Amino acid sequence: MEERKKKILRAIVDEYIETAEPVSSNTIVQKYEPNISSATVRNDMAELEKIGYIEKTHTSSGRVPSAKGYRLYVDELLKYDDISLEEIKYIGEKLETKVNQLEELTKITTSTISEITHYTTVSVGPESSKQNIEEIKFVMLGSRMLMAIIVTELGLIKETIIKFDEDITQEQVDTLTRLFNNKLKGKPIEMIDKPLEEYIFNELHYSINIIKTIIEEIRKMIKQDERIYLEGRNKNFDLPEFKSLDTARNFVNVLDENDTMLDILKSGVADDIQIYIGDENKSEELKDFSVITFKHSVANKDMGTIGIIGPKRMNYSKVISVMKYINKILNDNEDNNRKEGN
Amino acid sequence: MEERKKKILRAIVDEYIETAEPVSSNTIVQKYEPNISSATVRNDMAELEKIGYIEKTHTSSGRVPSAKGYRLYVDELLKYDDISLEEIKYIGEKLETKVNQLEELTKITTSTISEITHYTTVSVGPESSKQNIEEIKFVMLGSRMLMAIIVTELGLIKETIIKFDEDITQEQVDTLTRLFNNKLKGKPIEMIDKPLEEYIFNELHYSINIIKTIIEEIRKMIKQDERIYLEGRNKNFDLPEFKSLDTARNFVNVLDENDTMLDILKSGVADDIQIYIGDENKSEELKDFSVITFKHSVANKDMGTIGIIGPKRMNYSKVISVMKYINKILNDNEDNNRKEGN
DNA sequence: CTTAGCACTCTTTCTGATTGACTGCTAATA
DNA sequence: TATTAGCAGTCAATCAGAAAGAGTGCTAAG
Repeated sequence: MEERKKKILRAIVDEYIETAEPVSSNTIVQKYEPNISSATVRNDMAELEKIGYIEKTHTSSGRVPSAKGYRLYVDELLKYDDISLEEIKYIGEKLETKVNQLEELTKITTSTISEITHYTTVSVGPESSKQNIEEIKFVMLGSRMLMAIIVTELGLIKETIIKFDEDITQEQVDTLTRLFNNKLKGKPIEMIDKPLEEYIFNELHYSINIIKTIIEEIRKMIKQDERIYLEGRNKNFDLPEFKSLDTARNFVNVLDENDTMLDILKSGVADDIQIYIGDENKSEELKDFSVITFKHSVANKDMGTIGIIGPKRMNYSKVISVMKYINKILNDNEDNNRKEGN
Repeated sequence: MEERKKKILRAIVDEYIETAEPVSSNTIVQKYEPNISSATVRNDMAELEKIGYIEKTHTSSGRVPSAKGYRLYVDELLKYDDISLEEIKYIGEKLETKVNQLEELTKITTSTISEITHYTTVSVGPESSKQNIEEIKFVMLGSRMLMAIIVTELGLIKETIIKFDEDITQEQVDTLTRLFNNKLKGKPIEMIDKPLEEYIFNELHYSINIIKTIIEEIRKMIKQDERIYLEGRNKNFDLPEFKSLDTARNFVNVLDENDTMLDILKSGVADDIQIYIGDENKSEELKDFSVITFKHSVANKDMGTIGIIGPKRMNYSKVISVMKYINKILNDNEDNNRKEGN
């Protein structure tokens, strides 16, 4: 495509991202290309429309980027350095805080991104079931209750409370702890399963119910950790596309559908930014929105996925810049931690 | 007030709750009082308006209840038996599930109420800081990390992870466990405080930092447990008052303000249903809504507070009936548990 | 290939007229 | 004295038509 057409397309997308109004040939001349006439712009726009990069809302309206136009824009026309010094400083301060738990870090990262980009941000932590177990502890909290604590090699800590219908003894608990650790050390959490149940029962001789309950509850815990963090739910309400109550309701609804959100977040590829524009989203309900996901990892370890949801005309440049920068900071922090010998 | 006027006021509120449209004298005659003429109703309505129970939206419109009208309605005109057999059955099934943690019960109760009433429902669990400690456990999860577990007399279990900048030994942990338990058994969690820090440091001789960190992290955990459960956020979107985008946005905003919500939930009185209609709410943002809160307790123990948020014309009768019934069920379940010797 | 100029299209906004749902009031009635 | 029928008056909601304005597409000239 000729350079000038590219520039015009880019101007249209930039302008539309800013104003949410169809862009006219005159606007382009005044704000972006003062050295050519509006008629020339019109001619180019007619061609850009013919090949499907822009659209009209009605016969005599200005142009609006099409999904294909946004696609070209993010693929070829965009620079990812749209982040200010203040923002860099702010991110640094936020992520500096020392946190005891991975989950807390996920939470802070989520809210930081939402604050800077002004878009709704969702995230899930790393998938615990794939992580390798470093140690399992059982702590008695009463004659019929214990807490199971799993520490993974990545430093993730999961715990759950287990209640029984019969009494258990400290001796039994010690035996269980030994057996579980023997079998599971270095293995992924998802190994805690039916076969394990049989193995443990064969080694011991007391109540199968206790063993069953323990494994059941741990499995329940794994399921549960698909917790979604959500920040800035109301941010989008200020955008003009939310004038339509249908859009607003649709948006609130889709955010509340845990499964849809999980689906989006989980489909990412490690260390890669994915952009879904409008119809490119799997979910029908998201056809009027764009979603950017980033499955980030630190030192080659999965750290969960972050997703940003905004209108199709979202500020891709800013969002992607912020994501890249945050990933860098997280990796730097991790490196420093390691050097300190932690 | 004459009986007929009361009946008319009640009819106006009932009708308005159902339709969200100003109620005309004709409607009253047709649906509620077939034996009097619309002119008579108009005369009564004029008087009800004069004393402030109903209002007009414009000169020739039907009438709408005023805040004062709703107040009289809930205080004097309402019967609380608005719950069907199906609903009773549904509630029974939902609350029957055995749960390991109090928090899970709060969650289930919240979602059940929201499903039956079709209003947005929020809740907080019991205030853990007031609860008495039955036992504290410290579990080592590494040379610089341990988990603190607090079991309260009410059966609430809180745990947190604590990281240190220096190594600790199992022996130190055992000593700490002994000291903490000696000092705190039977005392409320909020006793974990500065003076305790000094006491423990005087008994031991090693790093004040370890002790400081432990107490700090436990205090952080207590703060954190002011977690709000929210269900049915989008339920209200189907109501006609949400046609106005401002109302909708306002609603989403206020729900996301943790402090406002906590404030509302905490201001309740034990075992009492509180109704805040429109302006009666402390928060300006809630002036177009009504909030009903219920701080429920089981066997005299605080079990947290539930709040329901809806339009001013919310179905008070249904909501209050459901709340009362759920409280009854929870108490019955607790009684049964005690009889079983748990 | 670019540009000026103009006709044409479509949205937006405003106006005025019409309809219909109410009320309040008056005068008649039980 | 309390109720009611009847009617005039008020206001919101809806619709059609007019006018304005923002754009485009096309033609013809540079």
